Amino acid sequence: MHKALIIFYFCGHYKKAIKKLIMAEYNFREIEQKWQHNWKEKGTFKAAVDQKRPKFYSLDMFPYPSGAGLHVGHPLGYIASDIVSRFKLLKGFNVLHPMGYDSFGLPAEQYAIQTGQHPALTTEQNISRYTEQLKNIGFAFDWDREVRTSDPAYYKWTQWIFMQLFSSYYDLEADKALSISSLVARFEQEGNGQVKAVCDEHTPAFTAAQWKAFSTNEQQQLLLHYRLTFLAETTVNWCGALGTVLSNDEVKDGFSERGGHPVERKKMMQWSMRITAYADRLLKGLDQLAWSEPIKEMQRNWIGKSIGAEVVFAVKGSNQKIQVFTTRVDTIYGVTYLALAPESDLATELITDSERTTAEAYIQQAKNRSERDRMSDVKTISGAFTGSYAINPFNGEEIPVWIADYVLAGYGTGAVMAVPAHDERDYNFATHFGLEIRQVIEGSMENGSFPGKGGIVINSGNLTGLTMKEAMNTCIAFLEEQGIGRGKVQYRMRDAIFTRQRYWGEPLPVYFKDGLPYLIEEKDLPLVLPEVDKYLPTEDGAPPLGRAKDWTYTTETGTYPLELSTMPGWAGSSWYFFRYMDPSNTNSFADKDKTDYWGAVDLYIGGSEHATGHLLYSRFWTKFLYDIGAVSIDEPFQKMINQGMIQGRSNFVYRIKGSNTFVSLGLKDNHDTSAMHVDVNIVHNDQLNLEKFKAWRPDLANAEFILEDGKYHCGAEVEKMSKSKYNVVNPDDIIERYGADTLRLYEMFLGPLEQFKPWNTNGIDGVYKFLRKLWNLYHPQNGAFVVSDLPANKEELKALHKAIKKMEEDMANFSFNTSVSSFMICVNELTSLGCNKREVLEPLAILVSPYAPHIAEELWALLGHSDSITKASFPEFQEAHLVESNFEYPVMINGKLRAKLDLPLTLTVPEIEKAALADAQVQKWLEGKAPKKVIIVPGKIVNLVV
RNA sequence: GCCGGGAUGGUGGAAUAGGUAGACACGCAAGACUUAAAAUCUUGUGGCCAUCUGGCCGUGCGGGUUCGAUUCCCGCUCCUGGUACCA
Repeated sequence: MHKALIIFYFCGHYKKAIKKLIMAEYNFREIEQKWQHNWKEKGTFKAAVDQKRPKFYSLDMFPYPSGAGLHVGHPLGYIASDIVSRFKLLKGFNVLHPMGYDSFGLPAEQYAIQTGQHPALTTEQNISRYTEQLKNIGFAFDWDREVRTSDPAYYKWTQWIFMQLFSSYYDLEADKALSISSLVARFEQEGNGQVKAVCDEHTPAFTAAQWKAFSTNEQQQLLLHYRLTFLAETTVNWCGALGTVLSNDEVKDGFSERGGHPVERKKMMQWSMRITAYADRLLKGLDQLAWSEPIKEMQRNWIGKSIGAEVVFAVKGSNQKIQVFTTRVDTIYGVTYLALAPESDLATELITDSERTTAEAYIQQAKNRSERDRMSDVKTISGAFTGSYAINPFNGEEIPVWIADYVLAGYGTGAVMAVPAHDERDYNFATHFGLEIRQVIEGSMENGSFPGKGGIVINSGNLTGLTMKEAMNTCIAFLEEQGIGRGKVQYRMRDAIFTRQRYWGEPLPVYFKDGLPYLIEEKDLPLVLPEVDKYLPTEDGAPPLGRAKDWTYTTETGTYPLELSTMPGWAGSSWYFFRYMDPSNTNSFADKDKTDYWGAVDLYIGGSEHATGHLLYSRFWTKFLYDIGAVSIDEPFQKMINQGMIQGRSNFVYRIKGSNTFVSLGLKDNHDTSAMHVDVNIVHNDQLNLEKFKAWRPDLANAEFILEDGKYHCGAEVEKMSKSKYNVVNPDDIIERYGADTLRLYEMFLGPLEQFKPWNTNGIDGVYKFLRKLWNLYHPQNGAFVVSDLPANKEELKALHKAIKKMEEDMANFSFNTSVSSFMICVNELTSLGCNKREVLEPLAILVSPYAPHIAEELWALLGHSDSITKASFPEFQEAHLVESNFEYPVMINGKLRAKLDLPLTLTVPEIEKAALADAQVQKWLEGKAPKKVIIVPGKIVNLVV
């Protein structure tokens, strides 16, 4: 080509020559721009309700628009969902495939604190960058449906949902959320004695008369015990450096997930969401979801349901009672001590004078140890005796009460009945302090404690001889009869804290009157985030909204202060999938007709790191919206795929210490070198581009090299993608060099979607070559487009239909990488067959269009179609083209492949056997002996045993 | 500790209702074209042995079931994700 170019250049015809070359070659730049423009102009991916077609809702977890821009890992999931969406379009589905931004969040606010720039501004800039990057990849998104959680038109409805939660309580009889007004009506009728509702632990009982006699303030105070979102004093994770409260899943090992600042436990007045009311439904709902088992398991563990019993122990010589939760009430006769959490008030109260010095010192020591220390130091056993004794209600025995830091204040009742014989921790504790170990389940104690869940109860009064289940039922019946306990279900999951002391979030639609919270009126939504002079807490420690002027709300009775905290990051993302269905509605969060039509998300793709946060909160809000009749589904995401993270692959160069000379990887051990990260963008196939390296930094301009075979080989390591490791790869660079279609194909070709894998561009040339081969199939003669209308022959149709079959199977399994190979095989075969028949090339273009949409559209247009290829139908697979008449049987003798035999598939087993035994190779191996055993699987294998 | 997922050539990976291990691609090597390089094309490429026909070994390690095991079972090792004293 280049030679031709040079000749034309000298002839003065170079302009014409260049034009001809461009026409002839696969020019991805021109093609991709053309079609991206065309899709936008024609609104190709605009979705609308259409009752005549089946719907398919394909959703990606929307990104937080960070300042670093989109890196090569982001599009992985988007490409996969885009392929599925385009495939479903070809299959005749009405596809909803939207994209938007989770645009409230900490980084923009931290940046605002540092620079004084309004977070809205930086967020806007970041979104523009993301949008541009995404558009360059050619996704089939309906951009008209874009949502942004920080847009007042959007968060108006986040606030609205909050108001519905505030106005609801969870009724256990109806097993759903009901309105607070219906609860008030019941209180007026009969008090709360008969009301079975999810409420705070210490909710007092009252009669209808008492209720009516309460002041408004008292009534409001009581209702907070029932509301699904409520204000209460809670122990929270307080991060001083960030100046805010964090949820459990935002804290990692005692440090904030974002920023890595230390986090402490602190009691504060906070808004919470009563997600525990939905614990059981969240658990049960998992069964019907097509999610990966590990993710479901993570949610189950997070919810942490334990079925057991609550037992009340009296304290000897005192009115105090100790309440414990146990899952093994059947082992009650094996209890030899009780253990209390050091934080519990009861522990302090039960200390007797004789033990005061040691016990109080222990409590102090336990409190001083950070949560982190206590967690990491599992091996050390510590505790202190209170001096008090409790009475076992089953046998009246006196048992010592201890304080132990293995008991957590935050779970159950903060008190444990210890059964050393059948619980490992209790066993270790009892052994350490010389406490009694009493076996009550049949079995051997040789290896220490054992749970003995299948064994028979022994040494246990009237429980002796029963199974675990029988004993438990007997115990619970006794406890309930005596009024000293009951069967109880305990959850590990806590209510979710719903406030952050930050600026860049949704304001809560709440004002305070006499210190009690009230909702603002619906007509005043959205409550727009006010302007502030600084994004920092006020002088007296109030959240940034405390700086706003006139942050008040006026009603008929007066003007009141508004809530200063804002909602957490997960608020806006807990319902965005509904907003996409009707993004510009101003009368409701989404029209019911539309949410009914689009229903649940049919395919949700995103990272597994959201397993216990976003995915749980979204399910919770969806169930709530279902309860109040706002939507008709109670599970938002039917099918979910978790794509693996793309890790960075760093490259290294080796500098001889104290010099500016760099040694190639294979020779570095001959010198005293130190490794240095080098920008992966100036390395190709692990070979360093020396010129670019010299230009990379001023101090490297004079760098010298010791090469291997004239090349500099770099070292490599897999690490997280990060700026400081110079291993961040932007999709932009790849698109610039190879085009979006190559990027899309390559990200899929890299390996299974769900697998974690390092990014490398080592194989990218292969898929780029594939696209050029594909293009050349349609341009066989000197780059001119030529397609024949002659009928395709058998081989050509076989090559095509193999690919059709494979793609359909792969689509069902989300195995995108193997589809790319099957396209390669198909194109390779058609190339060697010299096929340019329309009958084959038309379906082929459709086949690859979900993966490489730009080139496919261009070929489709060249084939003479005026409509987008997305309006075409997926080619129908015909088995007939794959039917073979012969099969090459592998003949194995004693399990080893010894010969191959090409035989008609119509042969029967005896015929195959006859043919196999007649074969010269086979006879050589049989050495004249008759086989002992003959195994023949028609169409598969022949195996002879000698 | 507990609960998941995984380990296949120089590299990414393919093949599991048990049936020819290494598809497809990268890399590498040789050749063609070129003054040359790049690009392109052709051929070869798991390891060891052999002059060839070919043989032996081989899917993390050790056993087992089977005519036949990457696939199933038992026991380990290592990597990785989640979770963490949950009573």
